[in-house]
Amino acid sequence: MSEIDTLEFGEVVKKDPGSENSSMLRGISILESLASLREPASLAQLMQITKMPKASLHRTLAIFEEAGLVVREPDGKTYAPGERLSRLALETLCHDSVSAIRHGILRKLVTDLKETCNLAILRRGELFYLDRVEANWPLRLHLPPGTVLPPHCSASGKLLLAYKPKDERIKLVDTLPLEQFTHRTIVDRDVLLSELDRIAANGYAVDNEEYVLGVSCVAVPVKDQSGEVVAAIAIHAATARLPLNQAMEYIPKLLLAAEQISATLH
Amino acid sequence: MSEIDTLEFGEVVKKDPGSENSSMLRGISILESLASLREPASLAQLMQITKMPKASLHRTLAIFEEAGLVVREPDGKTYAPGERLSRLALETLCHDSVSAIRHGILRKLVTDLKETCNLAILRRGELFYLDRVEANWPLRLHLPPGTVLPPHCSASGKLLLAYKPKDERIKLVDTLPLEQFTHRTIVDRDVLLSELDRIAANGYAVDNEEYVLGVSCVAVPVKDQSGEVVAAIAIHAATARLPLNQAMEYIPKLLLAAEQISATLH
DNA sequence: TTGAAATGTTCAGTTAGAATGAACAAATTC
DNA sequence: GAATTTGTTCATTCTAACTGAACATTTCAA
Repeated sequence: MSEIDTLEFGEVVKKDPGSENSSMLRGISILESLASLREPASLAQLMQITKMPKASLHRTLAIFEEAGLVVREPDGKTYAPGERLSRLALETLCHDSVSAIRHGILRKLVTDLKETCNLAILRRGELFYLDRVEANWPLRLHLPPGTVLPPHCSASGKLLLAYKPKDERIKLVDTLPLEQFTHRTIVDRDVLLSELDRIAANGYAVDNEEYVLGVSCVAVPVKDQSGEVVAAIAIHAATARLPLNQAMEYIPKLLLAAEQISATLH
Repeated sequence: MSEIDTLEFGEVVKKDPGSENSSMLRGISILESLASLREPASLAQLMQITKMPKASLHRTLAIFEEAGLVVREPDGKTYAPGERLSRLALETLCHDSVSAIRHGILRKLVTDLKETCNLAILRRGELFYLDRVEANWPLRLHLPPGTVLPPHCSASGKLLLAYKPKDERIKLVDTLPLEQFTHRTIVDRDVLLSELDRIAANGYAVDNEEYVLGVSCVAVPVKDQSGEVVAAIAIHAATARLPLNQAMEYIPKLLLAAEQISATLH
């Protein structure tokens, strides 16, 4: 069957490993530098922070100034965020209704369970953290929203894989490097596949110190209105404080929160 | 003389009449469109708003998504502002030169009223303090800019909730833990909702020792150019020094300051 | 189920606009 | 007033953005 051959060699391409290059992103990073400094910045300062050549910076700032995104201070030399940027800022913060509600649901869950919870999706074969609410324990795993993790070593990742149609699931798994993080990480393709079968049957997934020793995790599916699994809610904690079997008692509450989040997905 | 002649005919130069062309500005305008909508936007919607060709939009959004500036909803189709944009937004609003004007307005208010005043917005369903000017009383509540508080126990928080559209307001309230801080804290969902109705009708909100015993607070709305409530100004003081009924006499002055801050958003 | 319409994704040839070294100008310091 | 630092302009090169059009996918009605 030629299709299979073709698939086998279907390049994973992955053309841009770390391509942080793009005029737009450079522009944004200038704005970020400007904002992160709390006071107006000179060209020279910006050169240091952004590592961009003087001329490029100068031109870009001129465009931004023309557009009202940045203003020059009366001294004519230092730049600060302009009115247009601050309006964008305000609107961004004020119009977060959907994410606010989801965040609230997570927050409520965390208030109830006293452990960190998060919401993640599968994006291009990686686990992507959409949102996260931390519990007030001193020992924390630092995984802010936007973080990506390999799916094979996290409860959410395995869960989301498990709910893919079988053929797609197998293809996905076969593209995963299955890197070993702890002695418990599943690094064998077939072991992982049968774990996924089990997860799909149970309706929840567990990470038993497979990514970080001492941290375990339980995840449940979030479905959209058509019933398809599109995201995962997970709770995680130091195993010493919250043993896995105890964490699993929280599953009903996790499912309830998942239900509520489903309702936010139109 | 010849120089003058030359100048006289020196073309009005103005090389770029309406040149809003620059990849960077286009990129920014996509972000602006995203932020101005209050719900995640589809490609088609963004095409309408930005008038950009589909392919360009698509590519740009892909770059932004990769960079964390925008995220796709779990549906995989609609886009929303991402974590990185939200951070840029916060830092922009906290930048000295952006906050300078409104800080001045607050300062004048404090000089006039002799009580601490602050400016806050709702972010992710939590009350976020943007700015604050302290009055010179020894007894102070320590709430520096950047602090977040639960909205249900503060005048500003309740006010901002009250001005949300009713359905969203209800959903938000339902995610709030409604933690009890004093015996006056509103911990009942329905009581809170009717309080919010009352606030929306009155145009101001009151915190009658609901967060800290002995401290009360009055808040009024700050509107943006489109008339939408985006922030709140509040005054607060020890009840012993400034009884609530007396604090409420300051409302006209608070409203005046709110008006002035609104004007800076136009 | 099928076909039509709408929406999302990819491709590739073209070109506009970005990058930047280097010269120039202005300000600041000594 | 020379030296140094900082800001501005220019001209060349070439990259990365643009976009029409093909392709893929989803949605919906019949």
